[in-house]
Amino acid sequence: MDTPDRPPRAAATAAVEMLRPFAAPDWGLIVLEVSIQDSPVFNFINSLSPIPPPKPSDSAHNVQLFKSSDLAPVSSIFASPHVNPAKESKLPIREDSVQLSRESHSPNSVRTRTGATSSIIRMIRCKNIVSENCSITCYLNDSTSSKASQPIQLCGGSAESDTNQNTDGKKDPTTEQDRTDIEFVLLDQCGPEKMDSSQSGNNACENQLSEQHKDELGSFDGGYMFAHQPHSDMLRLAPPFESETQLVNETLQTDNVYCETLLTDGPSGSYTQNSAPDPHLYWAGAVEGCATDYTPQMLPGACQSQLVPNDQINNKLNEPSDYMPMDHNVSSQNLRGMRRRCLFNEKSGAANEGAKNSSARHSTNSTTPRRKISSSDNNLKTLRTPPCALPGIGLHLNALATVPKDKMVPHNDIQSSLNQASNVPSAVGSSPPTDDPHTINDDSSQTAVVAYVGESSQGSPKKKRHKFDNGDGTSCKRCSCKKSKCLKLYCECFHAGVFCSEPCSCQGCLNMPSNMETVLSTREQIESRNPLAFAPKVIRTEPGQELADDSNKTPASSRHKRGCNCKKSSCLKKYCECYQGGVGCSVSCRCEGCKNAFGRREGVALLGIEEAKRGCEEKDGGVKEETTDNDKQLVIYQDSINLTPAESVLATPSVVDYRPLVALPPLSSKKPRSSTKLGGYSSRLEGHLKSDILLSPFESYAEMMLGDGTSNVLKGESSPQTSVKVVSPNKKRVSPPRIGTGLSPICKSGRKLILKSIPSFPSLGVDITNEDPNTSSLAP
DNA sequence: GAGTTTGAAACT
DNA sequence: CAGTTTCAAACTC
Repeated sequence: MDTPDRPPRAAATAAVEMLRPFAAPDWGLIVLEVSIQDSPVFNFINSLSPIPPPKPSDSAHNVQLFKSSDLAPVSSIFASPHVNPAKESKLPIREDSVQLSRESHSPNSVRTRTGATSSIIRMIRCKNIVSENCSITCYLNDSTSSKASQPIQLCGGSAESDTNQNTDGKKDPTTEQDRTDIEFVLLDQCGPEKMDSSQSGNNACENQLSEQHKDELGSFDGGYMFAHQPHSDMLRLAPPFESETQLVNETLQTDNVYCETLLTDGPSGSYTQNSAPDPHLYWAGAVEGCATDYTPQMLPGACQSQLVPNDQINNKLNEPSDYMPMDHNVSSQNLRGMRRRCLFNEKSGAANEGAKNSSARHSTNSTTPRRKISSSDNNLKTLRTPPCALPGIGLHLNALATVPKDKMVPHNDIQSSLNQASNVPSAVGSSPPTDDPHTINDDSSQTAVVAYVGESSQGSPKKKRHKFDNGDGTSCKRCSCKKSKCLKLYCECFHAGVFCSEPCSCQGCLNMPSNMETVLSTREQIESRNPLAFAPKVIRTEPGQELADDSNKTPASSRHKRGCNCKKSSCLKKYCECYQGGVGCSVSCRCEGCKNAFGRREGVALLGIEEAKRGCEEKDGGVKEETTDNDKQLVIYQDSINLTPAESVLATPSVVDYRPLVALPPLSSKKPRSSTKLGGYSSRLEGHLKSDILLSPFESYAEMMLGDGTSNVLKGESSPQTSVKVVSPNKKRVSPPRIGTGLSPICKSGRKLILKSIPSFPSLGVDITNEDPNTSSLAP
């Protein structure tokens, strides 16, 4: 055992004994001891009456499942060398904890935990993601006591409450009365039986995840962990994914499958929720709320009484103290994260069953000793998760939030669709760099999600177009940096706020989860120099529009953040950021010979004389076009006039937006189009947005990086984008979303999300749209 | 795929 | 702040 310094206590011992039947002879129960000893639950255990031995059937079952031979090396789980010890100490910081009702998390979820106490989940922002990686569930059900089940989740197992069991009517007769169960859900290792095809899919997914996140454990900050409700019977370290199915023993098999990958995959926590799953995001926190979105049914049952082979555990525990904090909190957090991860895997994994390489991957991972993450870039890169591995779950979640209710499909459907998406690299995950790297496209993310959802429900294939663009701007940009180490704005990934991943061809990359601190510090540095450095180069306003379809869309009103400085490209090539972003040049541009198809700078009637002069010069090339453009611009201009002062300001940082809406050239073909990026100013902003809606780690990340004060600027109250007028393709003005609209909750949230997400210019007005109660509630 | 062009980012 | 250098994407072949 690795916890020599902590002599096992009686309770712990009892628990261990209870679990022993499930474990292979050589397995250690260290996990239990480690996790429980100092936890409040420990006291419960002590006070509890003797624990009845596990059911024979279960034990037998488990034993079979968990043959040590079948177990994949789990050492990797805790092995992350990248864990930052310093961060670990920070763990359970309950700052700004957010309480989320379960309902809020999963409005659609069929099942919600009935336990009154359990209904509220407190999300704690913690600096160390490691904590989230694993969850251990320990249920202390004492029927005799008035208390409902007192589950302690040590591992992402099923957290069943008595009520749930009753509901299912699948209670184990033996346990119904006088039930004093301690269900320790430890890292589950699936036995051979469980290794069915579906499982393989999961495994594959898990493997991917593990690889991706091995690095990340230590690096991610801003994760959230659930704290246990002060008055709650339940100490919930893991997100509440209770599903009826989980409760049932029958589900164990499936559950086992579900959890199985956890061990194999390793520590990387399931960044189940939105961004978390996406290795590329800096803000990797998992959002509990998101997790809840998954329907219980969909979720694999909890892994009950699943033990992790000792060696595996030992391996994890044996990890250098730096990486493997023995702290109870830490361990529990880790476990929790794992659980979440399982959840995630479960989802994606199920979908991924047929995924290519899944089997191969799984086998490889399980059979081969865990790869240590080496400092070398190459190794790191190999470990990087392909973007496709975790197709932007966050996005999905986000999308879900934003998707109008009418478009919402049952969780099953959604999940399947999501899974589908995950399966299709092109769809979300592994995609080539976003079409528009410079625009932050929250919408796109939404789009992606929506598309999936829609796909299932509506059959719209649209999303698959942008292979590597998940649309939210969070996908890997596939940079190829050589000297910047991906820590400068030169690096698109860095600029976009995402970690480099496999698709990248960068050298000496430091933009990885393992270097989170470096990345953050660098970002801060850059931001200190230029607050808008990470702002999207192009600010786009209307997210929703573009979701529909690219082809007819005129570019949403958007504007280049700073204006280009093109000289030779005439703003007709992607060298021009304006052009690249699918927006016309504005007054703020200093380009020479602007011929931007999206709108020339000189076209602006309002331009100063100098501009006019320059325009004359430029006209040589195409007076004709200009005229056309001007007309168009005029139209737009009028629209902008209608804007409120604030809106106007927001709409055109540079003054007035003259962009010709109609003329947009080949925009449709251009990337930006498909996804409407709300244009947060920066990735941070984006993060805020997401965080607001989903409670994603983004928030924490943003806070982390910027500090509340700093972030506030961007958070800002109003986002120009929001105020920015969106012109529909038809030139119809799109009215900005209003607070209190009659939209369905989801719709609202989506809208709100967008609005909120819209980062405001530092000095710009107030956020018009943040009204959604739900959103607000979610927002920390 | 290698080399060139380009303009932003970084540096001084 | 302006000029220069560095950098990586975009582009060309």
